[in-house]
Amino acid sequence: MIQHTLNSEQSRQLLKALADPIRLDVIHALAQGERCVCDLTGELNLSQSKLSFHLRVLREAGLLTDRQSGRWIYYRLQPDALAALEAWLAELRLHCSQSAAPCPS
Amino acid sequence: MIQHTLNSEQSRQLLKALADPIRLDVIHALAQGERCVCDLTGELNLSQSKLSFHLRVLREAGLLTDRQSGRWIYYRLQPDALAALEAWLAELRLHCSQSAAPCPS
DNA sequence: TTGATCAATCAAATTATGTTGATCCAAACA
DNA sequence: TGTTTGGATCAACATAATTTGATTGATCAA
Repeated sequence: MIQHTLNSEQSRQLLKALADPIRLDVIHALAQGERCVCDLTGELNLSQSKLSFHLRVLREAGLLTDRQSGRWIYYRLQPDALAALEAWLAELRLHCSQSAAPCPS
Repeated sequence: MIQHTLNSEQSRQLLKALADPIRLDVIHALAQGERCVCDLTGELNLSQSKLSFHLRVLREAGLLTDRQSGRWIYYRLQPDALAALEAWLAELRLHCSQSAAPCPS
């Protein structure tokens, strides 16, 4: 996630990854800082494979990064991805208030 | 969409509504300004009921408003909804860089 | 080594979303 | 009025996403 202006497909991927209640719980937990998977299962009361599935969706969308330390894996939010989405949203607002020409046109 | 800080459910609704390729096409079209439904079907090459379905999803999420004039209905983007989502994303970034305490904790 | 633990992955079952074509309603115009 | 047109809605079907439980691979401790 290097660019500053997302294309339609990239933003859709980010939005889709975020648009799920469990993944939003994960996002909110990670918004307070990095967390180990073993802590997240308990904190969010999720089965191991379920959490792993959702972490993968978020990671593949570019919203999370992970690092391994021993047998534990730590996840954290990727602020650049959030910032890119913010910029994409901001662009949409710029010209949207223009009224339509009356139909039939 | 009056508040400035979205709760989890509100942001999920907005994100879910945006996370679809057809609805993103609609959003991009409306980012240039208000449009009549009759124009959108042609512009986006969508069947009437398909477009109507997606417009409803976006409208119910609070992303679009509509107005009727004669038999035509005009849709436009609701910039407040986009701004609210931007603010929600911005908050997530604030504290996310904190490292986790090493496990076992 | 061996056994235990953390986490990813897989296939099968379930659930949620999107599509299609038909029908309905309201506004406009003859 | 009767007819046409723009658009919403509905039910049946098709497709996509999520959940579950089992299995696997890697790391660590005994």
